[in-house]
Amino acid sequence: MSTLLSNLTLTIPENIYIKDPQSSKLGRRILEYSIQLIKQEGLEKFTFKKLADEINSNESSVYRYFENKHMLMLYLISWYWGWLEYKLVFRINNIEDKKNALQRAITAITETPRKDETFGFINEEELHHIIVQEYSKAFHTIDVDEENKNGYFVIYRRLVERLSKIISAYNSSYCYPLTLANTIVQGSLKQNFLHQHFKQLSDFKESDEEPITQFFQHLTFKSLS
Amino acid sequence: MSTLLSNLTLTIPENIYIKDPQSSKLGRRILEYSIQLIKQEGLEKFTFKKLADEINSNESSVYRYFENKHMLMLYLISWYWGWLEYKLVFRINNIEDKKNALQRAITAITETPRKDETFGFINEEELHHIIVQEYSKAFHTIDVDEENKNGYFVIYRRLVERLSKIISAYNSSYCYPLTLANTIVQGSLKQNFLHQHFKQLSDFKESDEEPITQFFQHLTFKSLS
DNA sequence: TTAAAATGAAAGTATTACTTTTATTTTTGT
DNA sequence: ACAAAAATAAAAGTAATACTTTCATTTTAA
Repeated sequence: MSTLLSNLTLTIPENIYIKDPQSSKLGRRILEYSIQLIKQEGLEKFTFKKLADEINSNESSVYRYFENKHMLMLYLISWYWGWLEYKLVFRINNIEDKKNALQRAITAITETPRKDETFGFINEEELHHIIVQEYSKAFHTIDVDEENKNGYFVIYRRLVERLSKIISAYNSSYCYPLTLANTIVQGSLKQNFLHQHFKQLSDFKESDEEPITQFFQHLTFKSLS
Repeated sequence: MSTLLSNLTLTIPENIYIKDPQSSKLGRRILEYSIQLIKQEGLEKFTFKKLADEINSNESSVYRYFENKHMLMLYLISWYWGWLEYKLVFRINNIEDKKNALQRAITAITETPRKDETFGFINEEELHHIIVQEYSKAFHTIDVDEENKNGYFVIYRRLVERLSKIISAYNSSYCYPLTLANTIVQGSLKQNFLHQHFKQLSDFKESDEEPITQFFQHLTFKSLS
């Protein structure tokens, strides 16, 4: 997968950034190392100053790409949803059987990313890690409604709509395709978090393979039966 | 319900606060008005300075109750889970039928709080609102593991464990009682948020009554069938 | 090769998230 | 009712953050 994808770039809504970080070397370093640093420090303790020091650049240069760290986070989140959307489309391409397509869709969205899935210069495994930890902070702001109007969440919306259509294709009489799609996408992130930090509240054993995927497969197909 | 409950106080883990806010008039004002202010300003723009001004008190006095706004938020969140736990226990008390008990449990947890459910001086409707908007910020910190060790999330854990036992009582062969319980508790908050801010991604009509409860009833009973 | 664009260095500002000190008020025990 | 203790208020101080600005230097592209 990696060789094929290394020539592709995901399109991120333009108003999220000031200058396209994919268009320059410095921009790409900002993306690459921001993921590392956010993972290390957590979003609240992450600053553009620290990032600039890390990449031997300057605070003011980072500010020429993103208005602030919230916008950078929205960029990374959009990238993540875009990547999931790509995986989803790629995996169900040419699959006629609706049940099989839905199974593959759920797997694409809920599985744990592997090291070798690198799409360009982004480390998807690390990105998944920071999305699990931090994504809801970027969603749950006082300005969601305005930011939604600005189109900052279009990729997320497209992903959920796509998944809901696959659900409806399998069972057209189901009343909650969008709600279930949201539950799968966001719920799998939440379960990742719980599995990492609240082991007491997990049903999974160490030996289970992709238990979160299994749970959402079971949940979905039971709901649609 | 309100008259009965006005004599009860919820017990919040001691190390969350410096001085028990339920023990003094100022403390109770801090709780009451912090909910209002967080709702109005959002958690990031909420400060102890603003809160102190609002209640005609002083910044330094607020700091004698809580170490910082994160701890205050953990207090409010614990209160919310404690209140849900209380509702849950109260509603299924004396109900023998396992299916009926589970139905009631899901309703207690996922329904929209009403104005008249006031437990003491806390406005539960407003509290629910800020929990929907802000709760994940208090969970998703770099220090979760330590805070979990400190017992800051015991009430949440107790709530989820209780619900998972009700699930298992109804169907003892189900493999994911804890995962499903987490999905119901946290998923219903997420769906509230989506319903408020991402109408495009909602299946519900304005005329639907408690659609989120209906969704989780359907999801749960299908999963357990 | 020269003008334009991008980047870097350094200093500046307003706000935040506290802390400290000291004064005043309230509560409590006798 | 009164003294001692506890709680609260006022005010000033500090370190860090989240930027912004200005100007110098480097890189890139016609």
